[in-house]
Amino acid sequence: MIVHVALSIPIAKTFSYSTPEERKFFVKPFSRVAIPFHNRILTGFIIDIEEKDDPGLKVISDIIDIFPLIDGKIARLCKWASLYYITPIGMVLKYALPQTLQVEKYISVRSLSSCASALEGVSLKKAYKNPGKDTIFQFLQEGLIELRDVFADKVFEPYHETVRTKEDSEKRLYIGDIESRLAYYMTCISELINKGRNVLMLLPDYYAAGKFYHKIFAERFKNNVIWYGSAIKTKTRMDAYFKARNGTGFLILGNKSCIFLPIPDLSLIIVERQEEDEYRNEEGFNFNANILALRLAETEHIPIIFGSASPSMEMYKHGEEGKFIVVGKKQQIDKKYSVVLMEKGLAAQPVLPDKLITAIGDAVQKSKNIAVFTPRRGYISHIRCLECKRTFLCPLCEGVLGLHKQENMLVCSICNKSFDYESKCVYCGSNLIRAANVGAEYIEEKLKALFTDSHIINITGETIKYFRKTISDISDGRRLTLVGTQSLSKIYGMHINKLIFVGWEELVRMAGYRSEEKMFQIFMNLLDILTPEEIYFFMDKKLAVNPARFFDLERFYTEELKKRKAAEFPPYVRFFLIDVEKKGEKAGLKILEKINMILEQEGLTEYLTGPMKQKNKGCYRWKLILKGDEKLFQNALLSIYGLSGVRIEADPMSI
DNA sequence: GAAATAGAACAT
DNA sequence: TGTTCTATTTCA
Repeated sequence: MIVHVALSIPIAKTFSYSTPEERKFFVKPFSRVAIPFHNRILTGFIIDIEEKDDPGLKVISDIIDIFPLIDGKIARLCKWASLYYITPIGMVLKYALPQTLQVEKYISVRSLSSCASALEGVSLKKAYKNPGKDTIFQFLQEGLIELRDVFADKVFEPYHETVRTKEDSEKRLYIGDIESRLAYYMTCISELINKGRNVLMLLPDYYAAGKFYHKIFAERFKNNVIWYGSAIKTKTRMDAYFKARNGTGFLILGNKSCIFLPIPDLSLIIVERQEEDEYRNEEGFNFNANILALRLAETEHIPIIFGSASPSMEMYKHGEEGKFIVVGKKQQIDKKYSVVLMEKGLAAQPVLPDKLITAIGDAVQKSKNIAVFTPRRGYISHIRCLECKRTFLCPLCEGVLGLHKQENMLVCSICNKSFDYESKCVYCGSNLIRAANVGAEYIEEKLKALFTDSHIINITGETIKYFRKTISDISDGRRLTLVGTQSLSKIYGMHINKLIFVGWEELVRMAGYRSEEKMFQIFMNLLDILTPEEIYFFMDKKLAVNPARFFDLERFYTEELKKRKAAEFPPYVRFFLIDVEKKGEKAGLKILEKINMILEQEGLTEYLTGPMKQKNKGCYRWKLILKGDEKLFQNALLSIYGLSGVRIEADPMSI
């Protein structure tokens, strides 16, 4: 028997091996096998099986799974993701199983016949050691033992697929504020949980949104709520995995990888704030969990709800085109706000304007909660000399150097190497140097110096996990001043009196073609979660925008979509970034030549922009962009994928 | 992705 | 002609 095996290596082809006759019973599509590969043993997935024999082939080392852990619905999703994201199927499948999965540790043996009685209650892992895997496989095949999953205390067996009909499924886009969203989710979830059906809900993170929802749902549904994802211990994660696999009436919460869970009778998928970039996976293979959620819902006829105060352009477009039923109330902000124009923004001159200090001082005095939004999280991310007019660059890779406050060191933004900082120009020695691009840490420090008896707290992606602890520590009734990035909009359940935007308009420069969309989402989510009474915008005169444009959701989306359509940008077209990195220029040009040849053969050169040449880390780097449908590029990109020093990114964040 | 192998650049 | 670093090939 020949098996064709997909490996998690960047090659889009399978490798063939022969299988020993006695293991034939356990050869199933999508089971994992250990195979000899280039002097080592690798784990791969069986993709195809052939009855014939070929004595020239190497023999597999082991069959790892008793039955495949990838069921039909996940297999279909993985195959699709492999093509949509131009990633070899083996890499996708590897990601679809928990990285820490050791099934045999959590499975126990039950004896069904006297000749296997010695094995009663033994863990599968132990049984594999003694009497050995061969014997266990044989016992299983002959029905002398059965396996039980220790978490759910049920028979461990392949899942039965629930076939759903088209009529069951409905795709909904809920646009509305957090309160109404939560109420809507709650109604939909309880209806199903009470009937013993399972619900999957995707959340943008664990520490803020995750904990908020987990707490609320756990109060209502008790032990039937489980978190599956990162930030928890292996054993808890495995417990969640097996419960999801066997559960009835469960609400499973997770971030990205939960989309690959083998949940039986999955009756609803909810994605909270699907526009968040945290749904994008960047390790192993690149995907966006809400794209996969939508695909799963469509092909398996599972109802899905995308809920948000500010959906992505793509989801909104689906709503407009009738692909979704749009529910909820579209936000129309009816709030007063003040705009303060600054001669120079904080990006150019790191001086907090007087009016900002007054605005904060006033609120502090009246004992109000304040939040200050700023787009960067760090202290200083850019320093330049006023005499020789040069920016501090990394001597090794020419990346921009930023200043880290605690260690007083210059740190390269690209290679992360650090250097001593001596408060003078690294090139001409002048003392006339100026910080630019200051971030939340810098503003926090300045405010702390000004308002010594106020609680000033930094809220960024890194610090948010400690925030809950901090707020409960405060018992003297003093109010809070929060300084942070867009993570501020993750503090669900927090009420702020005064919300101040400092440098919000700089996103125009920072977020590429999505800048306006990002500005809208940050603005809308901050208002949604923090519910401020007063809003201030401190903007650089040269970059200033009129905030009124962002107050009417429908108008904003309609205009933005029109622009995107005219410019042929996502969501009307997809981008594929081809990133070539080589030590030598010659080697790089050779690769570019090859890429060009492949594209020419497929007649795709008209979709190509670039190459744009860059030099960093002492390497040469070229960026090429293909603009079009993935189906056009699949063949070409999969062969380009295999070239050395080439990385392909579907739907890159910034162009 | 990583080991094996081929190639280039430099020193002896 | 050996040594070392870099690029390329190949894996069943």
